[in-house]
Amino acid sequence: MTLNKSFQPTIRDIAREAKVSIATVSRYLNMPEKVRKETGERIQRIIDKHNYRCNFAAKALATQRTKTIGYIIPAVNNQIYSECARGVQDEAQLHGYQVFIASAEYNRQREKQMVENFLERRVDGIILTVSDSMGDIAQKLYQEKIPAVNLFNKQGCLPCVSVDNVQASYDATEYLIKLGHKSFAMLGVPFIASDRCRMRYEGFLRCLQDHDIPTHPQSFVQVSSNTSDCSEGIEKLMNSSNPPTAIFASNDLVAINTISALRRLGFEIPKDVSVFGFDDIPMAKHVWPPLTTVLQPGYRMGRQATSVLLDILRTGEHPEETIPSVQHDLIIRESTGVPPR
Amino acid sequence: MTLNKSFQPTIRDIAREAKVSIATVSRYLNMPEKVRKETGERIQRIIDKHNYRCNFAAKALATQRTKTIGYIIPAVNNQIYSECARGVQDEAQLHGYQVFIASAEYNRQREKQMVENFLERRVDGIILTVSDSMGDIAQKLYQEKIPAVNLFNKQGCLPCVSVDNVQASYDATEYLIKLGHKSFAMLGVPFIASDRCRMRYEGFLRCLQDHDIPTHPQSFVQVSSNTSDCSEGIEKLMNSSNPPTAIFASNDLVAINTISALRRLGFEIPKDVSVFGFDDIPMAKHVWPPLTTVLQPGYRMGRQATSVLLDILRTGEHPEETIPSVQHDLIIRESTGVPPR
DNA sequence: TTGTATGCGTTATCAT
DNA sequence: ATGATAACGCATACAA
Repeated sequence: MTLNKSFQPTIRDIAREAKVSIATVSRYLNMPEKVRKETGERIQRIIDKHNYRCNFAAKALATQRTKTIGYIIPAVNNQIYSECARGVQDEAQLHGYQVFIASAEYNRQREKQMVENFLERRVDGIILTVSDSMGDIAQKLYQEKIPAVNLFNKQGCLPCVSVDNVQASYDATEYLIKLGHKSFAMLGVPFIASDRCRMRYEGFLRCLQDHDIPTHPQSFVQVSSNTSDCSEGIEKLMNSSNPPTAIFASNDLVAINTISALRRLGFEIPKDVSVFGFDDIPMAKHVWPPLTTVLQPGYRMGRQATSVLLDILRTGEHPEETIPSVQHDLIIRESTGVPPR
Repeated sequence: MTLNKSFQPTIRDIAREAKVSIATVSRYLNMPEKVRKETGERIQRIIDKHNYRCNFAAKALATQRTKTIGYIIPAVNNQIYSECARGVQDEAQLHGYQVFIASAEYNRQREKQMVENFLERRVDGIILTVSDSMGDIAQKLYQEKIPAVNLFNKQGCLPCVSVDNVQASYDATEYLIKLGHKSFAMLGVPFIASDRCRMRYEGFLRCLQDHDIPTHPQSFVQVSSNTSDCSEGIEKLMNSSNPPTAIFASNDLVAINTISALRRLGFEIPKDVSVFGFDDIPMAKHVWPPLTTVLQPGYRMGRQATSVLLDILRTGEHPEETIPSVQHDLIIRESTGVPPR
């Protein structure tokens, strides 16, 4: 069957058939109370009959507003971001906004491209969770006065909703130290792909230093950001002269892959090696052993970031005060324990 | 800082400053070879200088095309759909299309609302993975001649990219039967929320009947579709007069939650109960025990569905022949085994 | 309460 | 190679 034309009636068609002007139809659509009840009913009948739908592009052009917000996430397949996306969607919808979700797959080029795309589409505001450690994107948006907020990590002058990444990592590391561990490693994605990872490494290092635990260059093992695969990295690490008894992973996905890799190499968790994650994605409690991790309340953070953005859209200005950090929590499960003696 | 105005230059501003007509600017933007090189360079300089960006709404209004496709998924937090979304995005981008992803969270009301929203936005085509067991949505799109394809399960007359859900479930069930199981149950979301689940139940039932295994009303246990939580359901099931030794779950998320619930109740997997999943999400191999499941190649399916849709957009007609089912596979891991004696 | 007319930022069809 | 101008579908200020 051919379907090339798909005729869509316009406001003009409706007006003609209802024997009113297009202004009246428009008025009925946007301020029904301003049109006589009887007239409105007549219009509505025609609308239903022809399945009329307002043309978004025309409306956006006329009103100069799209009622749309753009949301850039690092990866669709990481549950922490989908949790968050749910929050964003729910809060946005509550206020009549639509959300355009785009996944950059940890690629800085794509991030820029998607921001550019959002701007062409004239989204009313943008929520950003990007790598972009230099903060170019954030700065550009700020300069061009595009309403935007950061989520999960702050960049430049944008308002930001996130946990204190440094402190959270510090806390996690300290927990491992108190268990008696003396040899550590952190696994994470390249800093250039995730500034969150850099901050978490900072907290990790700072804590070790505060406890006079020597750090060495190999203490950070880089994994590929898109696959989270870390078999080779882990193998090299565990065969080194000073293999760690505790591993801090930059997020749960990395942690889960780390555990799998370790077990393939014959290590038992947590008897031989403890593994600490970050995020507390829904899946964390289902893997084996259940993952000890840092909780970030993704859904709530998504809602809050959206709420902050909508405030900016409403008031036309950035919030006066910086937003306090979101509360993080250590969720202790079974992937961590005392070190082997 | 206030940011209420954010002035965006138009094609007119560029034209004036470049001392050419807006037609020339437009031409340069869309068919650069049709404008003198020197003029083009001058225009480009002005564009860069002012950060000009084409107004999407205006362009869409003038061209009557949005270069956008809408994609409705049942839930963002299920990795099978995010895998798939990646495929859709990649294929779409390859051909200059953008993707609007919307998650309906297993809610029929929201599904309709999001389709309506897509239509207002005049997306060029729609990819649908919806519950809507009656197929209203699919039928409506078909009638209104909106280019659309189904993904994961067929509805109405739309072309569809999916595995053979009935056959795949049949195969999985048969595998369990051959292991020696005699008492079965299936866990799934309400049929009204997922037609895929209904089809999988059909394959499950048909296989049992073919092997003369009695089925009873309790053989289907319904779990809440949004949380996948099934503690109560499992508890009731295992305390019944004829507790199953094998459980077929309608998807991996349900399977993983089922396993957790069973273990909380003291059952060992697969020693006491075997659990079979559906999807083979990336997480399936990391849970404990690693999940036996039916593989659906999500990423490839996403690409294929998009490719089919783009073909329709290009040719203006639905494909002549029905698309052959995508190959499924049984991935045997450790959550299934012989029944206890 | 309703209608008329203008503008929103592009593309596209003519001219030149 | 470039310019003038009419759509595109809606909102809105102003008139009636």
